[in-house]
Amino acid sequence: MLCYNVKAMKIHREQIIDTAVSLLNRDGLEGVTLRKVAAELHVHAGALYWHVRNKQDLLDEMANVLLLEQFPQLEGPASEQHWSDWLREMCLRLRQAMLAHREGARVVAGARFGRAIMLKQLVETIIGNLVAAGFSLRLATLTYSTTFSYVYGFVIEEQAAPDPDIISKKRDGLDESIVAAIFRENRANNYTPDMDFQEGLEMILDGVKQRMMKQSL
Amino acid sequence: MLCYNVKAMKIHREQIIDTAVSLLNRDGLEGVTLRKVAAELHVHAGALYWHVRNKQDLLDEMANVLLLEQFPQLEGPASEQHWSDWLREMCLRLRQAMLAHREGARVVAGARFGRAIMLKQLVETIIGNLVAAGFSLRLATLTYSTTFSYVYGFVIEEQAAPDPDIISKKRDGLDESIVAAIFRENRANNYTPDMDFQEGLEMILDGVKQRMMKQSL
DNA sequence: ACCTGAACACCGTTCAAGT
DNA sequence: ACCTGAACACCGTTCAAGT
Repeated sequence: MLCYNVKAMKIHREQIIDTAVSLLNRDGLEGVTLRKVAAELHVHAGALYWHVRNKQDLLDEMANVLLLEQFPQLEGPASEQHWSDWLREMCLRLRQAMLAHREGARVVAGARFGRAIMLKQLVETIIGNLVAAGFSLRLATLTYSTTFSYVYGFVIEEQAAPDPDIISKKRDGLDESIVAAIFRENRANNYTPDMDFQEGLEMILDGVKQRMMKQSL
Repeated sequence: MLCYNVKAMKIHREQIIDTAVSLLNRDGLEGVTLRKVAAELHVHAGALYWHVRNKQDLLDEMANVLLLEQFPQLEGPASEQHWSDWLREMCLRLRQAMLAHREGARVVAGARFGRAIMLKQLVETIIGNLVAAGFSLRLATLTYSTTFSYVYGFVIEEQAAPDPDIISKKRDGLDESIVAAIFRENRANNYTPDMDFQEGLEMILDGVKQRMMKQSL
C-alpha cells in the first residue's frame, strides 16, 4: 500500500514490537520506552494502548521475537540423533537467541511464561521429545529446568555490563586477586565465553546421562 | 544518641541501604525508588546523593546485604568435608540469600560484579577452595560459573510472578498441555521447588565429579 | 476503529542555596 | 558536611474528544 501522508499511517501490533526490538539494540533495555517507540512510529504514546495492553505485554512479545529468530520451527531430534546432541543444540540456540540482541537474556528471562508463547512451546518441545526418547516425565522436567536455568544464568552474567573497576585495575596491573589470575589465564589460553558455556553445558549433560542410565536399569 | 527533632537527624549510608531492602520486600524491585527511600527517612530525594553515587550504586549495596545475611563469614570446607558437599552447601545458601527477599535473584544478578564486594569475595572463595581441593584453575573456574549460573537462572525463574493465564486455566481444568501434566504430577508427588533445585544441582555436581576424575588421571 | 491532546502521578539526577 | 527547594528531562497510563 502507498502511504503519502506519514501521519495518517495506521500502525499494527507487529510494527510496534519490531520497533521496540530495534530500540533495544540501539539504546538497551531501559532505553525501550513506549514514548520512544511511539515517536519512532510518528504517533503519540497513548496510541500504543490500542494495540498493546501495557508495557509488560510488549516486553513479552519482544521475547517471542528473539526466540522465533533462532527457533523458526520447533523440531525434535533428527532420526538417529541422540537426545543429548539434540538437547545441546537447543541450549546453544537458546543462548544465541539471547546473545543476538543487547540485553536479550534479561528480555527473555523477564518475559512472563504464559504470555511469551514461544517460551511455552519451547518447554513442551523439550520435555515432550525427552519423554519420547525414554525419559520419565519427572526426569525430563528436571532436565529441562536444569539446562535452561543454566543457560539463563550464564547469558545474563555474560551480557552484564563489564565492571569499570576491573577494567581500570587490569590496566594498572594492580589486581592480584584470583579473578585477575583467571583473566590472565583466559587470555593466555584463548578461552572464550563460547568455550566456557559449552564446557559447562557438557558437564551438565554428563550428569543428566548418568541419571538417565540409572533410570533405565 | 537521642534525637528529639526528626528532621534534624543525620542519615547514614547504611540506613539508606536497609530502608531500600525493606522497601524491596514491601513493594518489589520496581517499588524501590530513591524518592520513597528518602521519604521513609524524612529527607528529600536529592539528599541521598550525598551518601550514594546513584541508584545502581544503591542496588549493588542491596545485593551485598542479601548475600551477607547468608554468608556472614566465608569459610572453606570443614576438615574432612568433601569439596562437593561444601560446594553444594554454598549453592544452597546462595539460593536462600536470593529467596529470602522478594525479587532477590534479580537484585543479586543485576548487581555489578566489582561493586557488590560480597559477590567478588564469594567467587574467590569458591575458586580458591576448589583449587585447594585439587582442581585446576580452569576446572575450578568452569565449576564456579556452571553452578552459579544454574542457581541464578533457577531462582530468577522461581521468583518470577506466576502467570495469571496458567492459574485461570488450571482452575477451569482446560489445559491439556504438557505443562499442565507437570503441574498435576508435581502436586500428586509433592515435588517442591526445593526438591527440583536440589536434584538439578546433584546432576551438575555429578558432571563436575566426572570431569574432576578425568583431570586426576 | 484508531488516534490526538492533554492530563495524572510518578521517576532519577543536578545544583544553587541554606545551615 | 549535609540537607533543602526547586528545577530538568523524562517515565507509564488513562481518557475524553476528535476523525
